[in-house]
Amino acid sequence: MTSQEIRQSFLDFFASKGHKIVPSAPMVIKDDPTLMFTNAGMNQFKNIILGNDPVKYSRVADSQKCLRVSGKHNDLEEVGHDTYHHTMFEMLGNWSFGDYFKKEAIEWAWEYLTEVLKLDKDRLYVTVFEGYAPERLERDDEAAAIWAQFLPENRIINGNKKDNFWEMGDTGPCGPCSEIHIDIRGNEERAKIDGLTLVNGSHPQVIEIWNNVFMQYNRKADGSLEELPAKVIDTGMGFERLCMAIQGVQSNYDTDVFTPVIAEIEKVTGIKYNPTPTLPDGKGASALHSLQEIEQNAVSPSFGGGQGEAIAMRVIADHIRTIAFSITDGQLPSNAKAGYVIRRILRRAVRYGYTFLGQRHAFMYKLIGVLCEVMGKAYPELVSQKSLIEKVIKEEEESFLRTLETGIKLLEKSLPTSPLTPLLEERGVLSGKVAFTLYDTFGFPLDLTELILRENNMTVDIEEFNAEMKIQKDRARNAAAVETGDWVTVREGDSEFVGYDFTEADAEILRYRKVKQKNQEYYQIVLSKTPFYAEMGGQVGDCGSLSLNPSPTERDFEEGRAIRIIDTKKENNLAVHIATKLPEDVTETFTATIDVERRKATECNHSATHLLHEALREVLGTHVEQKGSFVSPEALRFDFSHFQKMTKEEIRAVETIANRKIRENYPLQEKRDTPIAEAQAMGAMALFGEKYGETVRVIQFGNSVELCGGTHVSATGNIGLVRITAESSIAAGIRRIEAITGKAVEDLLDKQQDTIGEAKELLNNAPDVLTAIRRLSEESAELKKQVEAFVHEKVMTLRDQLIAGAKEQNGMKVISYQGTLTADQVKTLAFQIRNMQAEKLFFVAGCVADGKPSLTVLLSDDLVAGGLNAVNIARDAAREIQGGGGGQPFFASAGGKNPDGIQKAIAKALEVVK
RNA sequence: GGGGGUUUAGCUCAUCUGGCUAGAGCGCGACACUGGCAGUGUCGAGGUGACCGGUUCGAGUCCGGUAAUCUCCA
Repeated sequence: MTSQEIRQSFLDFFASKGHKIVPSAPMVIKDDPTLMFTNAGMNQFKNIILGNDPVKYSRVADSQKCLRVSGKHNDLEEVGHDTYHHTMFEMLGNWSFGDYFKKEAIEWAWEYLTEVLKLDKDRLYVTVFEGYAPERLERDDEAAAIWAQFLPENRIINGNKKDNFWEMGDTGPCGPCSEIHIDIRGNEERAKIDGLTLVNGSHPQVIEIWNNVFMQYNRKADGSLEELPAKVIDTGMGFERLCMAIQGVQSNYDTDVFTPVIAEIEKVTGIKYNPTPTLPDGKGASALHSLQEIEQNAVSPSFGGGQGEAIAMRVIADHIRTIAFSITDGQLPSNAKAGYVIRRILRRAVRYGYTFLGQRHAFMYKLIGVLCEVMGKAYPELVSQKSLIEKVIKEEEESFLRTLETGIKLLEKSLPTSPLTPLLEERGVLSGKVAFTLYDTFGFPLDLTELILRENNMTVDIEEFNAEMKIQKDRARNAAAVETGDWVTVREGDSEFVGYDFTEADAEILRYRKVKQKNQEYYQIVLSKTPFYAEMGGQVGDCGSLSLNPSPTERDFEEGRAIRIIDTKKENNLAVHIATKLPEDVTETFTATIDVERRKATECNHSATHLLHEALREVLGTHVEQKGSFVSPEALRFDFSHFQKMTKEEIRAVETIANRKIRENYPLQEKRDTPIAEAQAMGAMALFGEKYGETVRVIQFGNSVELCGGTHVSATGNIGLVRITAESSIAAGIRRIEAITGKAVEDLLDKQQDTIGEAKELLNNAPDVLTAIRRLSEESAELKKQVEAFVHEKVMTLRDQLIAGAKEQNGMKVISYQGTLTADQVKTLAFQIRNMQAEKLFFVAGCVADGKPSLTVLLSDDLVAGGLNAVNIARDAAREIQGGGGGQPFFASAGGKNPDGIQKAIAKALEVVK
């Protein structure tokens, strides 16, 4: 069976058991603070499991794209070193929400594996939860009994809490689980070692393929468990591993999911993929873990057939999928959060290519073509965004290669190979602090530092490095610590959003909880009915108040009859109102009112975003697709795919079109609960990387049709005017425009008008302001030059006069000057004199500029050699002007507060030569 | 969200603890040598030292703030 057929057979099987087949959710998660990426098939059903969303279908199955690269599930460092871990993988899963439970789940799993896929029953093992005494949890005998119908007792293995008790997080639904493992070793090896002893033993050919989770408890913040009212079945089967088992190969990378990609890597690098090289000491490749071990064991240092190459190729084949799919899901590599995780994955791949495949130039982008051939059919978005993906990856690769280059330079500078270092052992060890700085500040990976050091017969102080890393981690952890209390339920019920139609509503508090973050403390409140729009789709959340009176006074706020809502956020699809305190009596009925001005300004910006989007496509072409947006009351930001800087003319054209549409005053046509197919037939632009329900909300202004959950003006005329204020690049192939609307444009125009008006006035109402300014600026430059020349000439004349008038005293040429030159001019004068008179020169000058006295002393080098010191002379003399100073032995200056003492000061300085 | 770094000529970067009016290489311009190109030499132009404020006799250098950007941690 091909991988394509296997995927389909799973979906067909569960469809035949009454399951609704749903599409994969995007990998990048946007409204859950606890999770950046989809890391399990259940993520998209989290809200149903938590009870925030109603159950639409009680039986569901799908194939879900998942990413495991951060947080609790982090397989990143394993990927490539073995044959079965991945950063991105597909998870086949079936669910029951309060419908069937353990019996059907287990029976169907067995039926699918043994009857549909016809896997060898003798090769299957299952695990069940053994119980956990401290929490008084008993062994899952129920599951074991059902399994016993199919397998002999000795192949039903007890598993501990770590392996067989599944929890979503510190709190929330959880329960025992039961895993199915398969032994795909050859018969000969199976005869030698019983597969039973290898289960859960990290053997590459005795692996878990399917986990069945039986969610039956809810864990509360105090750690206690309570029984869930509606029990849930949540299963996940690793698609790539399943393909390996069925296609009879020994590695995920030998399945048709990966072979074409690996073949392309061979072509690009000119190196053959050899998954099982023979090591000099006969050790298996899988025994090696760190880059260091691999490097040391490399069969040939010149890329001749070491297992490092095979690992590198697997790393690259795996990571390229992750990066490409993240980009189609709208997550570009960046320097923070989810984008940073993607960047790190890309860099890991580049690093392996650099070290083991000798790739010194960008090469990964060349693999996108073949990836499109392999997966483009199941995921068409990959093909439609091909050139963007390539461009982004190439740019990232090149930027990282530059980082590596500077890192290598820096490292070479800090090598303690200097013969001056007294101890030999100190010369051989690079301080962990230096290695950490390279890593932390310049992004230079530790293993590359080690590699380069090894070439110089040196090592790194790893303990010191780790200590520095720990400090860094602790700091971040403390800063990010959030304490979340349990929800306090005031009354049962569902929350209803009425903000599309109303700006205020009568509301009761359903539940609330306290959240502590650093020194801040605030409350999250869920209301029965709310006009507050919760931050989503780039539109900021509403502010407002919750009050007993419809129009609360300041006293109401002070005395707890009203509270301010400072923000509204969406958490797990639930609108959460944020307030710094709770109302006095939480059981009352309140009037929930939003800040209408703020909302209206936001709506102008949001609707304008749609008009700009349409105008951009008209002006630049239909390759323009939304890549992100941010809408606040003050301004809007819109990111879109486009490959070059927009010209002034293009920006103006976009504004012109958008403003025309504003004047044409298209009314808002809003269609809620439109089936997605119908919306697409209307020409609505759906975005990849967005999760849409089966019915969507369509927002239409004239020809602009978008799927959108945000709030909008009732007709485009309300926007008033839109003006683009900035255009910039945010990543390869992605540009950003920023714009303002309505009153903000008016304010801007007023300001500009005033500025021009004032400028005109200053120019005596010159008819052509620009010409006047240009001429003025030219004149000013010319005058500046002239003044400089003039001053210079004056200084020269002064120089000549002073030299001519120099007095011979004690064998020195003594020159003194008193005047009104500025500090800079005196300095020039002094150095000019020195240029003419380099010997036996004693120069002292006292000036008063801007009412401040200053003193300058300059001595020729021979006098300095003879024991005179300008600093001392200047300091002594400066007492007369109540000041102090300093400089160097041959040139010193001083300043003070008493201009009247300047003459005395000069005299004082001259005493030295007497 | 929290740390660290960077920002100096068109580009890449120097300028040790504040002090001889900011330098180099590449690039650019002119001229010279050469039959042409390549090349070599000489001379030259080019800088609000990111921005704002402070300390100081004196700040690119020290302190505070802002911005952009890189990087690590979460």
